Amino acid sequence: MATEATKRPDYRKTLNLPQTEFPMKADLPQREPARIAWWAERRTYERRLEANAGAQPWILHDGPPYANGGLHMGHFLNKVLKDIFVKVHLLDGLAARFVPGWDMHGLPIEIETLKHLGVHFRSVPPAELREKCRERALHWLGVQRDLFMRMGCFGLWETPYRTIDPSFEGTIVDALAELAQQKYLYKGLRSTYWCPTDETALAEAEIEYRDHVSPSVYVRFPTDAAQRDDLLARFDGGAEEAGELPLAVLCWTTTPWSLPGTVGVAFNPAAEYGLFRFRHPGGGEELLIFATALLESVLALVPGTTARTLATTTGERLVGGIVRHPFMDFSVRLVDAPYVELSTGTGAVTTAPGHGPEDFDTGVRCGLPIITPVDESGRFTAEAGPFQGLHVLRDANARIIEHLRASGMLYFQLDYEHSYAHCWRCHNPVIFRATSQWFMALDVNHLRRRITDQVSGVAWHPAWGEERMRQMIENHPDWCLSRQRTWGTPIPAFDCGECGKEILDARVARHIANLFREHGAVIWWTWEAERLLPADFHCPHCGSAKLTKEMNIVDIWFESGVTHLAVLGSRELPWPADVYLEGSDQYRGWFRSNLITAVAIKGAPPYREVVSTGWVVDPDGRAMHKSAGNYIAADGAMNTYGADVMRLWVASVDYEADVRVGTSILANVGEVYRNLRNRVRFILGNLFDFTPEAVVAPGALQPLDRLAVAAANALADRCAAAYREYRLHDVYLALSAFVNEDLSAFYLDALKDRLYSSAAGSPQRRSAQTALWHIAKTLLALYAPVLSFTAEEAWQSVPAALRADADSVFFLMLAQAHPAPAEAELALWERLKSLRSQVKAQSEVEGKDFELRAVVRADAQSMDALRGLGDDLREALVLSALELESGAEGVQLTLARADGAKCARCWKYRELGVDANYPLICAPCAEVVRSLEG
RNA sequence: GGGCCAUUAGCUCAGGUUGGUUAGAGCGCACCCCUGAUAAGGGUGAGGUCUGUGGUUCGACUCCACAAUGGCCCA
Repeated sequence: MATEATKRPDYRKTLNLPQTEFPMKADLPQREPARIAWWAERRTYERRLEANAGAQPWILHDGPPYANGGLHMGHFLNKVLKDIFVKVHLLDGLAARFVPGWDMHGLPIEIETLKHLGVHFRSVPPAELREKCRERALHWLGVQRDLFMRMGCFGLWETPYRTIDPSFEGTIVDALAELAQQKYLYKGLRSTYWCPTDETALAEAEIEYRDHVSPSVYVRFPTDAAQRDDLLARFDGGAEEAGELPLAVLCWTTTPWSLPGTVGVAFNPAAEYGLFRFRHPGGGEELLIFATALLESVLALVPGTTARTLATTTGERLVGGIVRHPFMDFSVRLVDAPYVELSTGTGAVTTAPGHGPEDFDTGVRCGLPIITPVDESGRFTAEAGPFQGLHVLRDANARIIEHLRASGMLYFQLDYEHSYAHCWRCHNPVIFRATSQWFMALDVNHLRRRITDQVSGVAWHPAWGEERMRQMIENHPDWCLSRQRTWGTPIPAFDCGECGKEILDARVARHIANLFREHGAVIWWTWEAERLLPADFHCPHCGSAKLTKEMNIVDIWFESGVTHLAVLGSRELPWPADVYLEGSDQYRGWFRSNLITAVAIKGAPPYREVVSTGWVVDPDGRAMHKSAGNYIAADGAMNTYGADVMRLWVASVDYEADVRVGTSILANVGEVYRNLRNRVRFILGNLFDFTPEAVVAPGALQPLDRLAVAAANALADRCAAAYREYRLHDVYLALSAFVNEDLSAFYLDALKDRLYSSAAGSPQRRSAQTALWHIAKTLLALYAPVLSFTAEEAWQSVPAALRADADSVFFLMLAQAHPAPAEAELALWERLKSLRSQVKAQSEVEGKDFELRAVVRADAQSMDALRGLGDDLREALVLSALELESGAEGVQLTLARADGAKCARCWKYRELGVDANYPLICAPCAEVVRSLEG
């Protein structure tokens, strides 16, 4: 049956409908890897760098990731943010050279390697262990580099900086030389975190706190007759009631193993202490001294115990007293310490200067002997008397408690759960030991003040970073630089065999730095001291030539702390860097270490700006942990969603605060991605027959197209400014709003009639295409830093003749040169969008778009602008007809049914059949069709 | 335990430099339209005690204090 419809000519074929190779479906996980190879083959990044070579450099100095594992979402956020800003400045025409780096020495790699080898580190020759560590670190570097490239990150991946390179090791030692020359380095006894498992001193940064159950003990520190009389005299009265009962100070500690090193008992000087006459359930009696405030809690330990307060005194008055050690053969002094709390225990705290930083400080201040009867492996030395050989974290507590109980010195014991310092790598509890270590002093040459003075000269994003950093510097103790391990860079220090003094000489250090550059730092282990030293060098203290190497390596935080010296300072990579960008944990880490070494050595900060990012957390805002099951690996996520969706996620969140990520969040971002992709797809589809020759001069553009170009330019300006100020999320919002509200819901919708139904080569269609081509370049340049894969794919789908002068999207300019968009044009654009919204809202009831005509009444102010649009006003509102009339105030819109009938080709309501050969279409369409048929 | 940061619709975020009518957008959701952007596009709508509690004020989501939850750093 032949219906009316089938008899009608199919005018669809006479329209200029969109055509493009750029697919709607992204297939990112499949397509992205090929694009990485494509960029690499064409040296896209390098060539754009070369093109920008004459321009000002813009350097984001890469904070080195640690080369010992796969990458998580935190790495993704970090490196992609860096990449986005590098690309922003690359597209902005600057020489944005990005040299990636890796932190490759250090305990974690050494431990992993040893675990891999299944041996204890003392049993492997150092040179051999170092070689294995090097292999291990290089393995992880390769894994990580491939993943960073998979993320779409641009950088000089073939020539990264590596802290294990001989040249880098030389820089580290040169930095030490410089610091030594300026007298920053000293060797001192220090209460240091010590990991008995790994047998090394640890930096603060290597400590993590975990819940730990310790035996807390209440221990009697007894007195002899003279000590007893002295202490009793420190109380007001009560002595007569004391009778002949034995007297002890009741102390509290959660580390019984520290008792052999305990040489003092600390009291809070301001607190009240009591002399208590205790009567035990068994009937025995004794005198105990401890804080009055804790009497009840002590009594509650043993039911049936009673006590009478005979007298009180202050902590201050007890200071200077002497008691006996509960089992060691020395006496113990009563001292004051402000940190003694009265919330738990007895207010009388055992003080072992060798085993805690506070105890150490108290010991130094009060002149206590500083003893450390514990060796590197955590075992008691002969100094601990009967406990020699016991391991402080294994059997020592139990044996000491047993001994206390047997000797009657133990009052009570219970388990105490608290957070306790653990080693960051082996996760075992750590102890404190007073050991001899190399330090960098922060108060020599007023360094601390000079650093804090410089902090305000840096631009911090977010702004609170400035205060955060200031505090970090102010609260930074002297920097413990030495480590007793193998996988690192040696501290070039020697000990004199004659006078026993340690020597860290700047000239020697520079000499050794040069040897390291030539032979690698391994020679510290394989060469004799004489061969390492300059030929004429003797002990500066006694003139002896008998010098031996010290076997300390430098803290890896110092190594990464001098990356600015190793990497920056050339013509292409000037010092200082423009910006550092890292997670907010780096205020205490890399931001700080670099600041300290830079101000000490160069006298200025190594960065002009610092951007800090939040933490990646799960959808509930909780920290991600492999053990918690909410961990997302970067490669897995990229293989599921594609790197570009993940990159868009980076732009979609407020990265300065903590950012959440999870499957539903990424699915959400995926929707926005499709949106951004399809807008570009539609534009490209309408450029299929556009050529450079067809470009319309700016002055010849139709009014609506001129406004669209102005709007796009305004967007480019806004986004470029936001990008340059690291306001990535503002770019995301502005781009989303523009492609949705300005383009899809307004301009592109309005343009369809002109694009589809005008003659292909007509001036009005070429005008529209010229605007679209401008918008396409604008959008793709703005997309490229974030949606690098998609922008490139889209660019390659642009007709080849159009993109002849740029074989990659990364040769575009972030914001094309253009005159500043006129306020009046932008205002008119907004006015049109608002009128179009009114039409849409009313057309719900009045009728579909082209079924309507409108009367627009405008006041004198608006009239000129609207009249200047000519027929584009009708087009912008997607109506079939429009009249413009003078009105009283503002702009008013009245809709009515359009006259005429629906043109079968362009769908506007027109007079049909003016050309008798084409009864179903309007006159302009008839003309187009006739020319196509002719 | 201390310092800093965050907390606005189911999700991601705006917002208001100096507190003032019905707190916005996108995605998702529901419904409708289109079928010449079509595994697309357009419209309409539902959805929020702006973490909580006090306080300042004529008036606070916006200022102050405290608290809760979470995060980072430190102990």
